[in-house]
Order: sequence, then structure tokens, then C-alpha cells
Amino acid sequence: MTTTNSAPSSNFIKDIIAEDLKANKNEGRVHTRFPPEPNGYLHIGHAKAICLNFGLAAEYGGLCNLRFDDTNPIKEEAEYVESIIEDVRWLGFDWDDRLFYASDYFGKLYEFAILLIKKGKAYVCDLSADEIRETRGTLTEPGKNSPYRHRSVEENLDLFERMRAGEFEDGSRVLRAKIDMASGNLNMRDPVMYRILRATHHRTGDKWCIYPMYDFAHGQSDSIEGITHSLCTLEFEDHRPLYDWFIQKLGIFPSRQIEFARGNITYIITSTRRLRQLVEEGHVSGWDDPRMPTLSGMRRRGYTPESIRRFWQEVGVAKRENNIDIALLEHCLREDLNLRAPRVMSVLHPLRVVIDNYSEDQVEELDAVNNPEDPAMGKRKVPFSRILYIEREDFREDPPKKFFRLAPGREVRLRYAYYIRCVGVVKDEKTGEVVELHCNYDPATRGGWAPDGRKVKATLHWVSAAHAIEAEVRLYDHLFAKEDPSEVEGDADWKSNLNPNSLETLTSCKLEPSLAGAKPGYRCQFERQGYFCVDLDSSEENLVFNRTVSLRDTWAKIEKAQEMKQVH
RNA sequence: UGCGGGAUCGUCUAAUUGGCAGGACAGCGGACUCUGGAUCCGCCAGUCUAGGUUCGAGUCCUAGUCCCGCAGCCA
Repeated sequence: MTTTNSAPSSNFIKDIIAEDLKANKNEGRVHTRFPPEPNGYLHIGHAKAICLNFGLAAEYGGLCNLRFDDTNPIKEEAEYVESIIEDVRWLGFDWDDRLFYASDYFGKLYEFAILLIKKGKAYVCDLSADEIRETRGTLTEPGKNSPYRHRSVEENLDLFERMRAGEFEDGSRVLRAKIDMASGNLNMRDPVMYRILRATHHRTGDKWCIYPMYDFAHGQSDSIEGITHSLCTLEFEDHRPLYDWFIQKLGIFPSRQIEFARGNITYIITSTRRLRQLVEEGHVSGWDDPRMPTLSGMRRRGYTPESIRRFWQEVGVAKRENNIDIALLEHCLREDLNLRAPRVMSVLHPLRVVIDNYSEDQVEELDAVNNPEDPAMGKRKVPFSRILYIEREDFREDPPKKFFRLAPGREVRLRYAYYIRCVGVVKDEKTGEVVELHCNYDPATRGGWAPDGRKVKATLHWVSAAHAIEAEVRLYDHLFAKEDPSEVEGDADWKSNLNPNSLETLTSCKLEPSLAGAKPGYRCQFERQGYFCVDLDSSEENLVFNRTVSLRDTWAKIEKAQEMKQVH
């Protein structure tokens, strides 16, 4: 079965690459990189950049590096490096031996700084952070030159060497590029290149007490690696003149930076800072909470890497602001899972059903198809007996219009089993709650076919009570109740948009016995309900399933529409 | 009269670079169905505004409007 690819085949980045190729720039090479800062876990937004960079390289027969932008030892940790490597691999990409770190280039970057000092293009500045801010000017007014701007090359060389040697206190001096304090582009107003920072770096330890700023590391890192097309998000657009300035003054390989719009998705936040806050304040169980938009969370939830890649391909890439309907993500997920997830029957909200005319000691093993989309996935046996569970929602004592399922006197099909007719309803005397159904089955309908050709309007899933295995099932809803989670009333906190019902835990769910021993990560479809995945918390004794995504639910839509009608 | 970007169906994104505004998601309707799933078919719906150039403008020109980013020794 081939799915037609409707994704846009063209975008502005490909246009640029095609032009460059046509002009025989870079000897026809295409070399990209994915440059995460190891200060948190990767999320769905990072996946866009990953798919773009690795995808473009693959498409043009080029290469894509994985490079950690680790220039700030205060924020970065080895734990994050590990998780990022795992997540990029999981997404399905490979960088061979091209795993790099900006910190690999600290020595080189230091040499670059010296070179700029020697050229009179950089100087050591003794202004405090506050003073630098004050003299930077504003968006509409030019800045003022630093009093240290005209130090001699010799003095700058000496001071910078002593900064490196640890002679000065943290924050007491910086190295600045000598560009233009009156530039309309604030990034060009003598930006800081190096700061003094006594912090242990996750890779270089205590070797350095000065660290380059991102702006003095990123462009040169690209250059060193021979990156031909350096893709980044829009907010770096006005940093490009600065990178180009460094590259030009240094006379090193010029990468071409291309900026694209990050992909926002409804009901999702992708701010690393905020995600960390959710973790640290315990709003979620961790970075890999299945409600998190992190790749580790989505993996645990049951997302496939294919569905994520497909999603970003469908979305495409452009420069305009965007807010993608999360329904598209879920569509890509379902589309993928539909083809590969084996079907099973599980009852989430059990309602006991006694088949009065089925003998007590009888058990039948019935044939069930594993995946109607893929005959190669074969069949399995499911046990049928006198006492069953069906979904509580599948019975209505007083069925509304268009409700086709079980009701008193009504006949339905039990999937792969028999036609049954409801002949009795047992209720709790006090609460009035339906606690048990009595039904008759038609022995002639074994397997689910009526020899007389009579039709039923519904097919229900079920589980044999005596054979059922119990499990905990976790149902998820959007983590945020608002389509735009950052939109708040008044001065309310963004966390006030957290959806209090994003997790619903069901216990004593009844699963068909074939699920016994299912291991974490195992994905399947609970028929008529959705796609589910065995959670990391699951064990042999205590099975735990996550609902990855529900199936499309036409009845829910009809019912909702009916309710709306009644209201009006 | 700071600098830099961006405006195409409800949403995301195309348009052979001046030549029939197309696709996907969502929504709605229908067909089919042993999952109210899947699948199939159909419908709805768009070029920010005003001028101009042109046989012809989403695309080129002029003037506007609106939106986003930038004042970390963060990335």
C-alpha cells in the first residue's frame, strides 16, 4: 500500500540551494548541521530543524553534522547531550562520525579572537554589564563608544591573555568587536565576543575561564565544518550581518545562513525554559511525561518517528508566522499507526454481560484479524465465554437518535463472535446504575455472520471476563486548555492555561489475553477506541498502557451536535 | 524617517518566476464497512488595502495598513 505524498515539493530553501548548485558554489557540496544547545530535552519544534537539516542533506546527496552549541557552561549539562543524541537517532537520522561540539573549537576561537585584536577589530572593555547596557543606546538612539575602545593592540593582547589566564574577576572585563556603536542593528554595536566565567564546562572542565559568546562561536563553527547552508530560525536574521562580518574579517569559509520560521502548534508550547519549569515544579512527571511535546515524551506516549517526520514534511517550511493545527500532527500519527498497529480488544469502562443461553463451562477460541489493513499480520484467537465485558458507553437504556449500539431488546454483533440481543438490565437498587446486562446469543451467527442475512447496525468489542487481564490505562488530553497556551487573561500566569484534565488514569481495564507480557514501547490499536502503547512504568504484574491518540470518533461528533441542538 | 523580516482558503503550504490560484488538515455531505476506524467520492473556502504597468498581476512598480523579531557578559 503506497500512500501518496502530498507534501509540498518546493520551498524557498530548496530554491536557494538550487541556485547555489547551479552557480557551482561550494563545488556542488551541500552540507548542513543541526546545532542544539544541550540545555534541555529536544521537542517537536527541534524536530522541524532536524528533519530540515538532515532531510535537505540527504536529498542533495550531502552531509549533515550534529553539533552541540555548548558555549555557556552554566546552562549546559551532559545529561542533555545524551538525551539529544538518543532523540535524533530515534527520529531516524545519522551523522556518522560527525558529532561535534562548539567547545571543540575553543582553541581555534581563541586564535580567531587574537587575530581580530591584531587587526584592530576587537578590544578589551572594562565596562560593567550595566554600563555596557547603558551605553548601547536604544532602538532609536545610537550608542556611545566605550572609553576603552581605543586601547592599543599590544594592551588588548596583553589584557585578553590575562583574561584567559584568570587574572581578572568574573564579569570585570569582556572582549568586544569594534564595529559601529551607531548601527541601526544593535548586534553590530560592539558586541561582546568573550566573557570571563569561572564555571566547569561539561566537556572542557576547568580548562577555560573565558567563554566565547554564541555570536562569536556559531558562524565560525559553521565555517570550520565547511557548512554550506546554515539553517536557523528567524530571530537570528539580524545576527547574520555580524556573522558575515566576523567571517569576512577573519577571511574564513563563508557559510550561507538561511532563516526560516519556527513551527508553532496549537495547544503546545516549545519554550525550553517553560518546559523545564513544568518539570521542575512537578506539573508533569518529567521531561518524558507522555503529555510533554518533548521527543522523549512523545516517544513514551507512542508517537512513531515516521509520523513526526511526515508531519514536518506536510507542514513545509516558509518564513511567515504560523500556528499549525495539532489535528494535522494527530492525523499523521493515525495514518502511520493505522497501517502498522495490530488490533486488539480492550474494555476501558467494563460493563458485565451475561449470555444467558450460553453454557457456563463452555469456552470457544474465535479467529480475529490482527490488522485489516495488512493481511500479512495474520490472525489470532480470542476466547469467548458466558460472562463478558463490554464498554459501558456501548449500552444505553434509553438510546438517543442515531445511537446504534446495544439497548434493551436490541441486537448487535460482538466482533468476531456472535450476534447478541439484550434481554435484561440489572441495576443497583440504590444508585440506579446499570451493573449488569443479560443477553441471548444466536448460535447460528458464530464468527459474526448471520446465515439469514439479517443486519445489525453496530459491532461491539468485548473481552471474556474469565480470560481478561487487568491493566491500568492512562488517557491523555492536551496539556494546555487553550489553543494558544501563552494567551492569558489580565496578568495571569501562562500556567493557568494548564488543562487540569490532561491525564485520566483508568484502573481495572479488561484486556484480551493476547496482551499478556506486552513490553514497554509496544504499540497496538484497541479496536474502536484508539492507539495505545505500553508505558515505561509497565511491568509483568502491573500492565500500564498510554493512549497515544484516539480514533476519529464520528459518534462523539453526532452526539455533540445533538447536544448543541438541544441547547439552542 | 532605528534596524531586520512577514502578509495566499478556518489552519499549514504551493503556483513552471508575469500565464487556468493547486494540495493537505479541519469542517460539511454521501458511498462503503464485522472498528460509528480505515477507504472512496463530493462540497465549502483564499491572494492585506488603494492605485499603476500589462493582452494578462499572488508575482512587477508606487503609496499605505497590519503582524513578528531585536536594546543578555543567553542561545
